[in-house]
Amino acid sequence: MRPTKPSRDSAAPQLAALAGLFADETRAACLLALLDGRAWTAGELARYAGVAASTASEHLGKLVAGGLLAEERQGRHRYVRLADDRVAQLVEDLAAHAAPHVERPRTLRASSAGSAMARGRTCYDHLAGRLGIAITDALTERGLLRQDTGFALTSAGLSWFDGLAIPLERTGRRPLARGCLDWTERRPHLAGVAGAALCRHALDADWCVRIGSERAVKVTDVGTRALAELLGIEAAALR
Amino acid sequence: MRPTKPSRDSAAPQLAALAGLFADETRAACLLALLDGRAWTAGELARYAGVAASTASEHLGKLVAGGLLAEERQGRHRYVRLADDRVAQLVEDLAAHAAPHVERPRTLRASSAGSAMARGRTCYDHLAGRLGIAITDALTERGLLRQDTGFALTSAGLSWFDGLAIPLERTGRRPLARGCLDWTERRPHLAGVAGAALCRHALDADWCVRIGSERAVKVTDVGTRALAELLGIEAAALR
DNA sequence: GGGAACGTTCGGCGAGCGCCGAAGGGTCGT
DNA sequence: ACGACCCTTCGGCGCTCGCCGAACGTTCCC
Repeated sequence: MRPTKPSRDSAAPQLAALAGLFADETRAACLLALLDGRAWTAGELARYAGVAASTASEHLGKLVAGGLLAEERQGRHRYVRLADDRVAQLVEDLAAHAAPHVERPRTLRASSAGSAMARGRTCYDHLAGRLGIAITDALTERGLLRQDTGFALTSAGLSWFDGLAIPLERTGRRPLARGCLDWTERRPHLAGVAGAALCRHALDADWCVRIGSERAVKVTDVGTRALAELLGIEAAALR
Repeated sequence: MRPTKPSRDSAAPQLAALAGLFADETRAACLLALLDGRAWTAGELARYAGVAASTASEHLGKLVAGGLLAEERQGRHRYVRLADDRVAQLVEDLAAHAAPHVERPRTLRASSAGSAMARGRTCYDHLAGRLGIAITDALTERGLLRQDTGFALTSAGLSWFDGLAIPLERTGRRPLARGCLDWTERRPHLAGVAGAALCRHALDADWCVRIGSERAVKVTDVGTRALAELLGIEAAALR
């Protein structure tokens, strides 16, 4: 503790404590990994972050105690995931601010290597990458989404979701639509309740499938046709 | 450094470094103080945070190097302020997430003591507190602002600003309207370009004036009349 | 029931960092 | 020109915290 303890705005210690949870490289790596919206076991995160299991266990304990992660014990496994979408947004905001450098693709080979993530991926519970941008742009062009004064679904947009039988559950305070800054595209894509619902529908209807164990997704032939018919998205925009 | 250096998502170190800037109690106190949107001298912040001048100097050096603060040297003074509105939003987001406890007023006396900030204050460059909430609610009730699908000005809202000769400069990527979570009210108030413009107009037109050296503001008689005429806000809502 | 796998707790080590006071440089007022 | 004021740099102190390996509890599989 500090020797002299001045009376001060009581928010500072709490803010510092919260930020401290993000301020470790290993914990940051875990939080970024968990941005895929799925639950990871403690061991998976330990291997991913490159630390001993005991170290990861301590880190996860702090993150859970701090309310950033939710845990679920199943047998000998400890599954953790981001506590809620507010935490996910916080991680995104910090990460977006921390990476202000737009790395231009060095060569065609380099840009295509490891670009499965750039083509399409999940971002917590919605779609990102060129896929997410293409959908966001198409929704906007067709008058279903407004971006000029902040992200907002139009009434036509609400009807569009309704026509596809995609339910938009207005639960709690989560906004129906919001912009989420895309790392690779440096532009906002659709997030919020509508973004999550659309992502879930896309996975349920096999418009896209997950690749490997990461959060990259691949658009299927079915998905290509559906996106073209419903939103006029050309296949070239997804490549 | 870590002995074993695994190849890892390169975003984690940057995220951890950024969060580390917030993860100190003294630096957090400085950032929160600077949320008033004004420039403070190094000495003022040192006294406010209760640390030696040399300590504060080192902290400010880190915050400036990290891009969170902008500095301006005038004679023997070093003025610092938040680098831009994106930083302000990051501080707000973290602070809002760090203070999830709704402190109920213990007694009437306790709730009125120190409630100048709760009545009205600036939040970086827009208005907050009951004043900010009252304005946000009034704009919404009159159909000038939509909150149902995210914060967005309506066309009537654009006309309203135009009628008052309040310019809304669409500079850069800053959204025209966005919600900013209010600490004391636990509800979002108007921020973004429109929030900043309205706050500036309110101060220019003497609708409200700053109290003391903090960021609290007081609504003047002129302001009370203006808010009643223009937005139908009753004086009782500001008390 | 025995062994393997997963996770946690504990002790201890080392590095990093926040803090201060002293010393010094630059700027302003008289 | 001199002192007062603001800020910065430096050395040093002490605490915190991330890391590991070893030992242990629990769960699952054969």
